[in-house]
Amino acid sequence: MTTMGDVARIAGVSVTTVSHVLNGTRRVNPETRQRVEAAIEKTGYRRNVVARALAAGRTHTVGLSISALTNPYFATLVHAVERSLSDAGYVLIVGDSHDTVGSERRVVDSLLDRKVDGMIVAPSAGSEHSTLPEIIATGTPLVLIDRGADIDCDQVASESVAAARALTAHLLDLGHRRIGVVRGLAGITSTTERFDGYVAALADHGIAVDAELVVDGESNTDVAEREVRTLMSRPDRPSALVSLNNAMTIGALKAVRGLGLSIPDDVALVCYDDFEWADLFAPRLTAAAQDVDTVGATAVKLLLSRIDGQQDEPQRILVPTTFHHRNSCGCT
Amino acid sequence: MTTMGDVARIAGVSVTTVSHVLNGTRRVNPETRQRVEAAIEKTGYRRNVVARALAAGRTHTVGLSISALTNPYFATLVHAVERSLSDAGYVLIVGDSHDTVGSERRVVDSLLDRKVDGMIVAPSAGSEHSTLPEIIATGTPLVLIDRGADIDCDQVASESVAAARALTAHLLDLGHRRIGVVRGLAGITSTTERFDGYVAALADHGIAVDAELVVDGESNTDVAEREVRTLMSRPDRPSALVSLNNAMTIGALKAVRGLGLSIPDDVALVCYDDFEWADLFAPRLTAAAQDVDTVGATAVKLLLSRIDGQQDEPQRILVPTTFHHRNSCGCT
DNA sequence: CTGAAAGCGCTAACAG
DNA sequence: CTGTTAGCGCTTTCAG
Repeated sequence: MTTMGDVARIAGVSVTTVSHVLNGTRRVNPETRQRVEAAIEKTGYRRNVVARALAAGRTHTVGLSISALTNPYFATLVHAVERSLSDAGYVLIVGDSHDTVGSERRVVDSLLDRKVDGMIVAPSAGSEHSTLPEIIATGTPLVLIDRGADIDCDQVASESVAAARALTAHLLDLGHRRIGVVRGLAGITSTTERFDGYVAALADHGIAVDAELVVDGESNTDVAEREVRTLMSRPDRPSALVSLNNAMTIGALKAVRGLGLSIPDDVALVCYDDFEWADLFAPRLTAAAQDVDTVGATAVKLLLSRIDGQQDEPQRILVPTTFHHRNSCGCT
Repeated sequence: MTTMGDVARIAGVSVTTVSHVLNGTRRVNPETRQRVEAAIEKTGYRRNVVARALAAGRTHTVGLSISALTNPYFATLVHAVERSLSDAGYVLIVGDSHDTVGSERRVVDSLLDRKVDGMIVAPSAGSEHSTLPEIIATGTPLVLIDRGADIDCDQVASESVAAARALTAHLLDLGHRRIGVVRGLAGITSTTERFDGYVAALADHGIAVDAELVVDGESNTDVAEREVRTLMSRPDRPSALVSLNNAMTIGALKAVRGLGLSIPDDVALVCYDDFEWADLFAPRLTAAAQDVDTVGATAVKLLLSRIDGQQDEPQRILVPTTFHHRNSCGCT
């Protein structure tokens, strides 16, 4: 493998000069530069980023701990993050935390060992007591994504409360009074905030939450299907449902269909999270869509400025969602 | 930041010993080991994987160049790869090639500079003349995934020909004779093989391919929608359609619906690639599902054994698909 | 069972 | 405008 030393020898200059032409870190005589470039060309030299990282103390690498790569929402998020990062000359290392502190800890440790310059994490339940402080202790810049945590660092997520509230309000406006809700995984802020939105909308209409109407779908398709099936099998079943994430929406849909019920005739449905093909489901889904690209790009922007030494107060950014009015809600 | 030297001093041993207890690379007196472990515990020492990689000449890192992170099929593939890799103590660096040689080259260069121990790539059209040889020239183990290339390295993909052939045959068995096909992005083997399967099925029934019935959807939803719309607007439109990838299926669905046509009454549809929610579309989609997890796990297995020095003939593995018989084909 | 020391390939003072 | 050189933190012979 050719090294900078080889290139230097061939070009008849010092490694310092080679380094500088490679990185553009100081002026070098055009003619000398030519020679160096020729030598690089000739040898097919490639810089060794590992050595560079060790010497410079920066890896130009960012770690991402995400909860479920298979969820299209997160996949899109990874895509957005990767894109912004690569535009800035960084590289992305991803790890899937499966939404458990155990796996999260493993991926975070691995990322930390790798000396990533910064870290983006979608914290799983309980990580503010374990992995998050650990990251902060190392001094590695950190930004939380999708969910928040009661910890001192930048955070970016969607405006969940408002979105869930609007979704629920729409159902109320349509006259529904017994509205079921499928709640996500316990312990993460996206779940609690979305639920808060639901509660707030009911409160706006002077309606108290009926515990019988809230089911825990654990942000999981199968669980949601089972729970919704139970809920919708009751004689006093709700006339409408709000599903609080995409995976659970699939479950709810399956449950309702399995029961031979029709949407929106037997039960109206609105959902948090949109699908690229939401239009093609029968019925077409009324949904609150997150602006994933903005969430991802914002997280990267915040992180990079921390990496560049920004020392301001941590920011908490909320990205607005979009209401897609289709017809699973019962409107035509 | 604490280094191995600090730990060594505190434990009263040499860095050599610390290194060996950390890596389990040679026997060390239990008592000495205790001291070292205590020192590590006390200092909160974390190994510096960058320095380790430089010294050892291995990064324990694998690069993946994928064509479209937002496509659920690829997202699942990334997930499968990440999982297998992390089980083996490796870390995954992902780059999105957007299915163009230009971007692919950028991500591959970056990965190579990073001295990844191996590389998994879903080659975009034309990469056998540019990025693939480049990778091979560096001696970095390489395995191709999802698509093949006429190049000497391990490759793993789905049994596309058989799958597309079965899909088309099903339509023929149902009596269809004018069968349209939506073909994917030109220049990648997954596209040509799937098309070959379509052609083969027709040939089995003594039917020649009618060029008027084949449209290029470029593996893209919008393009497919436009092309299918044109195709289905013809007076002599086909009575059935086979869509050769998931993104194009969405487009085809939109086009057909936009035209006010009904599936399967006005046109039958079968598709390559399944959706987790294929059941929920109206109509339910008859599809050939790829075994993504196996594809991913196999690619990783092949790669790791190359990294470990395996020198056999390159293998080309074809993973079987599953036929999901639902009702967009017209069966009940 | 343990240690000394020579790198791995590069960056960045510092010196000229 | 260019070069010398001391590390960056670790692995790994080689010697004991």
